[in-house]
Amino acid sequence: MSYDPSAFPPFAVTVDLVVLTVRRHVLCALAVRRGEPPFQGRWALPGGFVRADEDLAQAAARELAEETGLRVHDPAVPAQAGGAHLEQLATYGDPGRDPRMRVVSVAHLALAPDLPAPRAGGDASNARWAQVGELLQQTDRGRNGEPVAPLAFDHAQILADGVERARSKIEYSSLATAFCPPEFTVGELRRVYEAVWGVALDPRNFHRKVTGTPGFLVPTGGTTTRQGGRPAQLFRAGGATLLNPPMLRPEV
Amino acid sequence: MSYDPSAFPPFAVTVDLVVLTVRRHVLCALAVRRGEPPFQGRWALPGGFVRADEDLAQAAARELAEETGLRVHDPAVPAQAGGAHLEQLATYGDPGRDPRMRVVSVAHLALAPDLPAPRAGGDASNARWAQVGELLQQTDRGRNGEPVAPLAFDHAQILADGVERARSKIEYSSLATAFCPPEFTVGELRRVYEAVWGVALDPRNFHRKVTGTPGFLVPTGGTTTRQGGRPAQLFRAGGATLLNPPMLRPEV
DNA sequence: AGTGTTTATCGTCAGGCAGACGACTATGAT
DNA sequence: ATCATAGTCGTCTGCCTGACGATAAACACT
Repeated sequence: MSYDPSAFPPFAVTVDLVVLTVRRHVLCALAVRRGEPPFQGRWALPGGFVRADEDLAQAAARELAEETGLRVHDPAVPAQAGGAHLEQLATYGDPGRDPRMRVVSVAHLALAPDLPAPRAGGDASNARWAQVGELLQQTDRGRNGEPVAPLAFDHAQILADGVERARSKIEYSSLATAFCPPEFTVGELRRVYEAVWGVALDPRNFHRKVTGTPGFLVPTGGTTTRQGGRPAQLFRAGGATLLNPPMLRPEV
Repeated sequence: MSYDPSAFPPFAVTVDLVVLTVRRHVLCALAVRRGEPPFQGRWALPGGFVRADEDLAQAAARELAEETGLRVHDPAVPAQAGGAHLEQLATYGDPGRDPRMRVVSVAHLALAPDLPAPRAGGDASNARWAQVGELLQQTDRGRNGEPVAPLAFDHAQILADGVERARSKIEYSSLATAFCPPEFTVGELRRVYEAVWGVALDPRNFHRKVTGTPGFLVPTGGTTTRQGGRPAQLFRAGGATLLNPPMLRPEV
């Protein structure tokens, strides 16, 4: 209960980012290659120290901009063009999660449309969009023969938590539109759900659901044929943020 | 990106607890009186520093035991008698949220049955169960006349976030049973929902819903009449943790 | 003992929504 | 012209919810 400044152990506080996007119908996460030990040469989630005068959300937004050039979507401005969604995910503070010192990491979840090419401080070869399935597969083996995820530190756990958050949150919110460009078709939105959930959805029932939910989608009047086939209506994200009743995720 | 130990600003890391229970059909939270500045004499959420060798969840469980004597429910043991539910809520790290130094607080949410009497390190007069509605009412006035919640620091925000988490989570999980003693009736469980949501639920539809969801409730064979009226069956919490389809929270 | 009150539990019925799927439309490719 | 692709509109059936009637089993009175 005491705040005696001499009585608390000092911690380093970082923000780590789970940046998700959908590329070629597959859910992908931003990974950066570590340039120094520990885990040198291994892939990790982007992140960095929180500065002394900085809010946690500010630090996350700054790191996101540094790594991707993405601006964060202002929650007060719905359907803002090109912005990413950013929210706090969870905090990881195991002693020993970083072998050098006590680091508490406040993980954030960012959802972005496909547009941007990755850049890690100008060095693109050290950043990439990796398929989430690959990053979470436990293919490597540790020195004791135990399966080891290809991500450094506890970042596989953080990524898994972020993916699970995204999967559950698009059920009951309009968050899936954060994966889409400012204007998109119902089919494009459906393919976002299919990529994030890893299932196939019935196009007719999906269309009925999203167009029948007031405030979810706003037609822009335009059409596009960029997916081939019959031209589709273009929509913007509407003001509604909560989906009630929710979109049901199929079993298994 | 660098972890040079001389290059990061030191933070104090604390855990704060939103401990909720239902007393006399009202949602209550544990509050402790501050014994020192700042906010001396004001009510605050219980909490304390994370120790150097301690996990965040361990620190939260330790603080919970110190303040209430409650043991934490092991998630691997469903329907454990008398244990509290504990989960991480969110992390609050505004510079300036503590006027003396940079403190990052990892808030946790605990749900407990009514049984325990509060105790703050043995001094019961400095801890109490306060109605959530009172704690969140903005009754006081600051020196500029602006409304001020009766809780110190940003604890009103933390409490509001914790209550909202509890309200939404009992919709789609069996978490409401964490507010109940090991054996409880359908009516007692219904009064938990009514207290947390602040609404009245139809006893017949509620009964149909909870008894018709497989794995949610397990009859113990006993009955009780402690609520008056016709004797009610006693149940334990079943193994199911997810409620599908969810319990619907009435509008408004 | 009877009557009223309280709480628990079972049933019924109508409306809404989701899953399954048929049918039709509008484009580009061969 | 024909096919493949994708979008859009309808229909039907089954499940679940909300509203609410009815019955059951206790206690508190008189």
